[in-house]
Amino acid sequence: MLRLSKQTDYGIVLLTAMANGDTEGASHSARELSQLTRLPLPMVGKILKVLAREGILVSQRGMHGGYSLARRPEDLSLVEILNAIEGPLALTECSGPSSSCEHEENCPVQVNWVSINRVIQDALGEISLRDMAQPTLGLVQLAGGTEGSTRL
Amino acid sequence: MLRLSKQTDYGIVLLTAMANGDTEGASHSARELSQLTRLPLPMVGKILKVLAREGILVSQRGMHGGYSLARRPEDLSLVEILNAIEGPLALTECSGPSSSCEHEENCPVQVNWVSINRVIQDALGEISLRDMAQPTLGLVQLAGGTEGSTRL
DNA sequence: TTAAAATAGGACCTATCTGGTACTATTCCC
DNA sequence: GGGAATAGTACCAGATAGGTCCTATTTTAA
Repeated sequence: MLRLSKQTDYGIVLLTAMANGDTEGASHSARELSQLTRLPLPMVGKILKVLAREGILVSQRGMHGGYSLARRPEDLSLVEILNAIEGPLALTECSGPSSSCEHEENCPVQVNWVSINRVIQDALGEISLRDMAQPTLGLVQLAGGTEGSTRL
Repeated sequence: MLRLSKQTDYGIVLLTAMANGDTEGASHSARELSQLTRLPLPMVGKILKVLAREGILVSQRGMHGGYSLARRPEDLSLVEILNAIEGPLALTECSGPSSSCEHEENCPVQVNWVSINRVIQDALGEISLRDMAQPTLGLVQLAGGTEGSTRL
């Protein structure tokens, strides 16, 4: 149904929560974020681990440990989060980085899918975590600032 | 992985094949299209049935029957095909037409997802089957013709 | 009237993916 | 050393999707 995985969905909610009311790089434990977002703790832990492994978050173990954003929210785009959690965006098998479709040589639409894929990727690349953390505002700003990169 | 279903993928390939070298509304049997696209016949049949039920194709039973496009390729957009085969585009549970997420009231990102969803929908709405049938060319044309609708 | 060719509409199975949970090891601070 | 936190991995159950097949029904042609 062309839907993001719930992990990605949750991940963005979690990152948004971290970005909001955040004194630059503050540390948040999984437990704290679970309570804040009302998402189940085990899932929160699982997702944060992935984000840390992929370099979106920095983890600190031990007592008073937790996770903090590796970069500022305005420097982190949706497409990077998406890539981290569910891998590269590929609308069709042939439009991603490593394609392996047998029909590819004589497929008339493959070239177009690559283009469409890139457009969506660029669009999501223009949206920062900061934008997502500010309801509506961020996206309205973006409307004026985007020049061509989200167009075909 | 944010991927179209294979049925949608195949469906677009099939429709593209019908649009290509087509004398306005010619009829194509499932068998013929299967041979043309080298996609397995049972799948081709299944997909064509759906497209007919959804009004994308017109079906004609009996000997010399088959399927033909209900509209001209330039009047059929990717988003319509997508809607027909895999239902309404909804990146997250809360961004589609009927949302049912319990956290919705106090979710800061819901509003933004609706916007993002609409942008992608509009972008895919700008691409016609005719565009898809012409490798590269159609999309290049589109680049100049789109004014704002694919932007946030 | 009959046979062939085609769609209509299901049922069905299987494999894969996904959401979600649990357990153990490791690290760090007190 | 003990508590609190992450790291990593294994595991399970349910949902989804890909794919096949079978039985009507319709239409045309011999």
